[in-house]
Amino acid sequence: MQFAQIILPLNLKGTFTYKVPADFLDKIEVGMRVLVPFRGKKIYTGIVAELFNDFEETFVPKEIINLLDNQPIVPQQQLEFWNWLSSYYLCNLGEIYRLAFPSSLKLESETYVRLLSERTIDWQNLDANETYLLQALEVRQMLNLQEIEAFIPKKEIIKTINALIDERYISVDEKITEKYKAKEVAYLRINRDELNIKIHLAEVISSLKKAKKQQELFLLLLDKETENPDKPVRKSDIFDEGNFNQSQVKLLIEKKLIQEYYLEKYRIESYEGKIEEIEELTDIQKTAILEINQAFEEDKNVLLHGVTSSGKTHIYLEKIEDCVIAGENVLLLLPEIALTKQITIRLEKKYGKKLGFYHNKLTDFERVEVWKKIKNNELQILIGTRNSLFLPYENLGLIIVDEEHDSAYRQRDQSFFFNAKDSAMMLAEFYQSRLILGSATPSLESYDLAMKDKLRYVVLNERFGEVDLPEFKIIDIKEAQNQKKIVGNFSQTMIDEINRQLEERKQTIILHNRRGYANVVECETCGHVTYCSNCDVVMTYHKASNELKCHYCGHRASKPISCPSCNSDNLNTRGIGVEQIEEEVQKIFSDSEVDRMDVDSMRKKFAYEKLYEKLENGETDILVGTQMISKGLDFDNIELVAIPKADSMIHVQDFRAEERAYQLITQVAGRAGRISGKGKILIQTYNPLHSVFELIKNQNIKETYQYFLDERKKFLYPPFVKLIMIELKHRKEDKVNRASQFLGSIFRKYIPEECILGPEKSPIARLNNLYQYQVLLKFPKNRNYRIYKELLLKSFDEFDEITAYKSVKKDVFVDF
DNA sequence: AGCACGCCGACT
DNA sequence: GTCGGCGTGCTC
Repeated sequence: MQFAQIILPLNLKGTFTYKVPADFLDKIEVGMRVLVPFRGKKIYTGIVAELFNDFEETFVPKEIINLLDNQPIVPQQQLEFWNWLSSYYLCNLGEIYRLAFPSSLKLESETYVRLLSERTIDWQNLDANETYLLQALEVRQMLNLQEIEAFIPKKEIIKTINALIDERYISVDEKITEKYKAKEVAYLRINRDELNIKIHLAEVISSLKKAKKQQELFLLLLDKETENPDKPVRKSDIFDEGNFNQSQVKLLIEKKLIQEYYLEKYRIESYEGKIEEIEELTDIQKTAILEINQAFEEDKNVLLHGVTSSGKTHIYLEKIEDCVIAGENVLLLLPEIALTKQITIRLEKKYGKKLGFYHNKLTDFERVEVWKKIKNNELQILIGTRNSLFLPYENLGLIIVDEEHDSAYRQRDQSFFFNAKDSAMMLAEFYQSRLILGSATPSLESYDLAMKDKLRYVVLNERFGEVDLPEFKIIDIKEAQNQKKIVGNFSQTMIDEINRQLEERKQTIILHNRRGYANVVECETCGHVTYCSNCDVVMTYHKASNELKCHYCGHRASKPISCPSCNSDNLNTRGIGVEQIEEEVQKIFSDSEVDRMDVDSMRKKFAYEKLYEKLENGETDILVGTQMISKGLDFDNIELVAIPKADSMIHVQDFRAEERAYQLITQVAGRAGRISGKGKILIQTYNPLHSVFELIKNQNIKETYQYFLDERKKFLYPPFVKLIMIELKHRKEDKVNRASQFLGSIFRKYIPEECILGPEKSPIARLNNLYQYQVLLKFPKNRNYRIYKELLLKSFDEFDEITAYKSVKKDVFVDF
């Protein structure tokens, strides 16, 4: 095994070939980390992807500098998973590696400068920056670029360093620094090396008779050690008891009677409370379990379609327990970690320290710790967001994807686009483990797979405790307007119903899925509206903070007092946001406590916790909110959900809009009447006959999904075609425009016309100062897909040959 | 991706 | 005249 293919943490195609030095020949394995030089002096941590002997020397490979692991850190299954992701989502392995690893595990060399002693410095001929740098180096012989940035402007650093190198005053080098430091905790113990307790004990104690506190402390330590010889005594625990202080400890250490030592501690506090058993299942749940077991026996994965509050969690807990008993580990994926309290609490109570969390709110060091625990097989269950797909599991037996329809699984954050739900299905395959997708409102794609028995369809169609499902009522706003039975955005019917709830001391949820106070601030005189300076998007008015915000790039501006264009103060707002609904509700139900839950109101620290408590204590009468309120709010006292402007949800230019509206409404509806079964949902609309509202009202799952599937089939959307979107971005509009035209023409050379839509401007033509164009491809879902994908790759290669378009950023969204 | 090399506009 | 802009090319 003379050579190795190495994955580098760079967004570059393919892997790189390095020579394995003789010392590592018998140690190196696929999946280990290595240090390799890349491009001059720079050093990266790479992953061994492949080892082989024969190599046609078309170039001279460099040597691996060092081996960082004694055993593979990336399991074989993960490497297979990476390869699959790379070929399926058309992204580079390097991008995946970057996303998968906490950055502390990917050491990179750092450039630093060092003072050369061979020349005496001629201070007269130096400019100010050069003088600063040399002076600094006389104090601290080595400085890295960041440290230099503190006293030399960024732009001048390179110039200064180059000048000093030319003068042979300094040299530049690369150095690897260990970033991860395990947190260490201090412990105390009797110094048994120095004294033989049995012989000297009396002597020691009497020697301390003038220092009562020290004597006491020594005896306490002795007690603790005798009582529980294997339990280390934490220094902080001694202090916590309040009797002792640092100086007594110090003196005892000086007398060599006790010792202080350090142990590595995991930064993440884990549950230390009592461990509880889970409750008994209902008959319906038991049947579902049997069905799941049957499916698993047949090597089938499961779609668990459980109506809201049917107790999907119970099923999860049961299957998790089965898996743990079998000695295998479990991954529970959640769309977001923050809003899912109850399931985590229950698991914590049952599994205590065997449970781990992994999500984007952890610090990098915390991530490394979870990583290590998984690697050492110290965790039986991991609860995490999409990134936890990449942890180095060894014996994964079960993956559960909760709320599998949730769009958080298909988000595009910093890295490439991938669908965590679909990826989880592949990961399960590589690990030969089981998979359960769970939702009250499964995605159409999953439902379709279930109907074809590619996933076993298991239904829980009854609420826990045989509680009735909520009742839906559609209110025609036009009719209410005609009869003048309307106040603002609220029909009299809705107001009456909310009042009834208030009288009965029940809580009400009002859903309005649009942030801010008003969509647009418009000048009535000249029609001027304020656009974001970075994006082609109108700015939303937020009354609470009295400013305009761009919901895409986060740009903020103060609200204009008069029109910036014609100076008229005849400004008006259009498009109702959740803040305005809250204001209205406040006015109509002036005696009640109204709260709002949206991204903006939840930004403050503990805002969520505070609101949660208010709701739990029944202080909040009416909760107004965006889609956020559909998640994790399980309170017994909520009976009414009101949706005053439901139309806004279906009038979105997106083929998933109706599906999402259905899911959102059904999910919010699930908050109502969880215990009493008297849940009621009021939906106000101008289109009471719209199919989506009809379907929601009828609550016929089969009919609903059939309708959606028919629509998708009619307009050629997933799951009937493979959808791939290519987005091109550049600072200059004409450049992206030309690039996208060119890409379109290449596609048309190889791919049938009917599969190609565009190129055209993206719905948001400019985002963060980048102009965006997109091409949409609809490929058949049969065996031909492979051929089409080949043609797509060929087209990309041809496109990439044009160097002028290299600066155009190309993003590929497969199954977006 | 990042980093160096190389050719054109706004400044001492 | 230079400095620094970013277009282009390359990395085992």
